[in-house]
Amino acid sequence: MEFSWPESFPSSQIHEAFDQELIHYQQLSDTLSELSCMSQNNQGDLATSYSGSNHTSEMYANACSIMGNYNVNNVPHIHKNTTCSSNSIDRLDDKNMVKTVKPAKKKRGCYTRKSSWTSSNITSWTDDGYAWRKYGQKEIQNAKHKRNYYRCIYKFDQGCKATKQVQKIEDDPTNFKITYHQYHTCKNFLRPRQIILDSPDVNDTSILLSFESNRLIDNKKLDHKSTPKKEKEQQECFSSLPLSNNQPLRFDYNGSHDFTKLVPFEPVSLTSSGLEHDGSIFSGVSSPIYEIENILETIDFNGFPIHFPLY
DNA sequence: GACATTTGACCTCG
DNA sequence: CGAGGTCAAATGTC
Repeated sequence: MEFSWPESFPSSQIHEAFDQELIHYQQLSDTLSELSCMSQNNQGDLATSYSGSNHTSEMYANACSIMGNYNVNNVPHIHKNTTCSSNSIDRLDDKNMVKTVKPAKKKRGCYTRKSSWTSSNITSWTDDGYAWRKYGQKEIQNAKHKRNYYRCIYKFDQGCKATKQVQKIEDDPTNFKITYHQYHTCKNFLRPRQIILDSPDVNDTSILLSFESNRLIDNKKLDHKSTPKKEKEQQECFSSLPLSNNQPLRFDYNGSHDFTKLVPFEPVSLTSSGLEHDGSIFSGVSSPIYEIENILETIDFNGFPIHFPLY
């Protein structure tokens, strides 16, 4: 089932915001393209040459977000070949997706450790549109709270490798760190993301179209010595952005090489795979506005813009 | 009974 | 060898 915007969102506003974002991205991409040529000539680093690239990243991510949130077929200006996330890729592949054979049971504990990159999107920490099954919980050193491990429930049905880790942030009990590994290859979505508007003004689309950073970017933290391996991981990282077909993305760069997000604790309606909070089960209704306004993310875009598809 | 969660065991990697 | 990640039997829930 495809996600559709709620009727309360005027399509004209969505179009307008989308167009503006893409125009901004286009402008920055052009600049970036020029600088890229300069960079090649000078053997310089793109990030060094153009400190605003992270803004481009943000623009691009936001545009992609909207794309992911909006039926691309309804947006005539979109370059449909644009690959911004695995979400779009997955959807393109959906038709050709063949049910994967359930893998033979391995010997207990036999597994290969995953690469360290992660990806994230903005979600309620329990409800991101996918069905997760908890498969483990671990005490983490120097962490007050246990880390919970979840995998896609279609892991065996469809061989979906998506997993996520949820850990409460000790010094900020209202925030959770959610780290995604791999991306969904399953074609089953729990349900479209519900958007609940708390704002009395239903025409206010700011919750979905806000492109402001949550924090200032510190260029001093830029690591200009990105290794090819790091670049590859980051490229994979981006190409594997999950999939929330209806959740906005917001990215902040803070110079670290983590690709994680912090989400505030917000009581949500729980499915059978609900989480515990200090041993207590919470129930209630999620508030996307609250989530988005309080979201904190750290994403490393170092060396990332060169992978952007340029128009 | 089917499915989800818990939890100790086991494995890999640094 | 310890930390972190996963497995799978046991247990819980509907």
